[in-house]
Amino acid sequence: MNKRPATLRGIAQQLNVHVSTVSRVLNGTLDHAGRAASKDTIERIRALAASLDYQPNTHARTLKTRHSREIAILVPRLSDIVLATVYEGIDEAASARRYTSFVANTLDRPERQRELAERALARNVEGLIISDVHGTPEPGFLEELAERRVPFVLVSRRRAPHCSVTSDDEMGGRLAAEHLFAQGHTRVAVIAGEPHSSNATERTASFVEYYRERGILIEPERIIPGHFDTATGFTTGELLLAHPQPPTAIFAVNDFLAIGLFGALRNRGLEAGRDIAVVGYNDTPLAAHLQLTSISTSMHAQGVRAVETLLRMIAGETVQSHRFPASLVVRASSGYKL
Amino acid sequence: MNKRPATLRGIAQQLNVHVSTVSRVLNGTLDHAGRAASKDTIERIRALAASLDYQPNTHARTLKTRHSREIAILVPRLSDIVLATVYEGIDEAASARRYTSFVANTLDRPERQRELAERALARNVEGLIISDVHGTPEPGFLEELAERRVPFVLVSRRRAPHCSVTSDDEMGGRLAAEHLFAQGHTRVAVIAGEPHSSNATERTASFVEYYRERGILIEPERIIPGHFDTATGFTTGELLLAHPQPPTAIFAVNDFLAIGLFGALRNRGLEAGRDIAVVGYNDTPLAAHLQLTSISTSMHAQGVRAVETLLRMIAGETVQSHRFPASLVVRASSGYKL
DNA sequence: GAAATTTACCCAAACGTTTGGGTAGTGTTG
DNA sequence: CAACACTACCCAAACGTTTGGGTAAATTTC
Repeated sequence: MNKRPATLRGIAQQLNVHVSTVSRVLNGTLDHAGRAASKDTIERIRALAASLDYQPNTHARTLKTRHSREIAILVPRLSDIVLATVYEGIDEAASARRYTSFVANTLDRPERQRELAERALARNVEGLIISDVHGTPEPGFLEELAERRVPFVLVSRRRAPHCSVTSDDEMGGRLAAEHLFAQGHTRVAVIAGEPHSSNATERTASFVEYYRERGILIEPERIIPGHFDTATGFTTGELLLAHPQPPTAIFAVNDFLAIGLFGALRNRGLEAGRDIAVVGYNDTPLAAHLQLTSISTSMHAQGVRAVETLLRMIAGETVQSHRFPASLVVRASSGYKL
Repeated sequence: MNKRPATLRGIAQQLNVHVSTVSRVLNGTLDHAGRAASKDTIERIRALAASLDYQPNTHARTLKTRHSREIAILVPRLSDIVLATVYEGIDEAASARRYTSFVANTLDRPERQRELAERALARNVEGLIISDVHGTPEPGFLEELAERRVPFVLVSRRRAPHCSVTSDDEMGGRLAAEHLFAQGHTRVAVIAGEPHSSNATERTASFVEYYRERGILIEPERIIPGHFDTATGFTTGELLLAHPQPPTAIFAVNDFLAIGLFGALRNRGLEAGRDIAVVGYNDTPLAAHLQLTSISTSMHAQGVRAVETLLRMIAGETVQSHRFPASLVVRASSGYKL
């Protein structure tokens, strides 16, 4: 980066006009009534700016206007394909509105969440999109943010009074249950995911509830929480299958859990769809090619919507939470019928 | 965001000292010889700053110092777990050095790459980390950046004279070949990935070369390029398996391709490791649980190293490209011996 | 042709920092 | 006690914008 980039002042000097004139012209601020400059001057300014490849200095502008056009995204980890896909939606929508977004990996650790959020706020971001929401009952960081009137919207997971954009996880859990129940499965198990994550608990709860309504109680030892990764899917699978009366169907609240479970099945010479029914969640691209029945959540759309909502919130409008409907995608893995 | 945050000036006024004094004290700029302020004043300033939770305004600072402590990352897409993992390393390293990083998805499209890079540069980022490098022969954007003396380092893929941090893909391809050859496979195929991506072509080329050195020529119709996703793995697998003399082993230059291939195998009632040998690439977490033999590339470490290299480059040091060695992780999928 | 309005600008302060250069007062040296 | 060096500060300009408020000159209106 050798030479300094063009500035308003530079342009103004070369053209013998005042910097404020240049500013107004270039910002298209025709100032309530076209009192910016003469047609001719406007032309000259525009031409010079273009030829110099003038780019306004974001920092100077932010300093002055107190609008950074930046938003920050807090995510447990980006190597989770679900959040990465949500983030793609966010990035796309933000960038289309000429906002810059930055992500921070919080690793789902509250103290990192706080630290990274503060760092972002110190940068004057206009708002936050937060996906690493924890389901603890006592008030925490989110409540503090709300109190400080920092605009934020939750995505993927939700938490009581705060604005969120999610997929309807209750619906998703119900769809999974409905599907398995319809095939005659009554001895079912759930790989239930992170207990602090609303999406996992809602999926699990509504699945369990569906069965309960039909008089079938899923025993607690068949509902096993854990992380959202393949390793957990594997070990949990091992555990469930070791039961003297193993389940005939398993609902994994996340595709990665299901994939780990596939490993455990293989170890026992079992195959999903032939010897046991398996339903995953999120319908990631992998699911299709592993023949995994899954629940489709609009990940990309959630991201887009979260940005739209946040920007409206920043603009001072009142906004509401949104839940995208979930839908069932049936594939071979749940083909096994009783 | 109700009230304005604390500023240097505010602190200075409350304490009846000059703003420059506060600045020096808070920056620890003991200014060559401790001529900042008296012990007592220093204490008072520090205390007030802490109690007001003073955070320096990044934009003002950047404006003045012309150092933004920001870097931008250009990535084809973040929902690719490989790049997402590299990015985790980047984020971690950058954040540890108090740099802010932001990612942009270029979707592997050159015009987006250019646009997003320019946008980042307009924000005064100090450097770029670029992973969506294209292998076209004619000079392009990278050469232009180099000419403009913008500091940047490539990651994951490389391109001739530019500084890059990669995994040794030639080594990886060789390891895969060595492994399959040792088990007696001579009729082998390659799912070769993106032709414009150096990592794919290098993996493929050195694999082919290993066989060639041993007198075995892999026919062109058994080396099939494509994208890096499961869908491509699936269709390519279908194609390869439909051959009258299907290969006894397949090297997929990416785990996702291998997973797609698994789908094609299943469709034919085949199983990797029993009826055909399969080797993937990158050793993503999925590989372990799908029993997929793969080549481990230090994705996270690449990210970290890329940041270190970039920052040294920014500091004006001369830096060199780095290749991390690849290593073979043997699992069941390649167990099938001739 | 005087008054009112519009046009095409300019002026200056401000946003929150950083930094090279003072300077008054105190302490030390010879 | 003059010369000198510290100490502990202050001063002011600058970074590149934005924006509320001018004001001469040109044009329109009556």
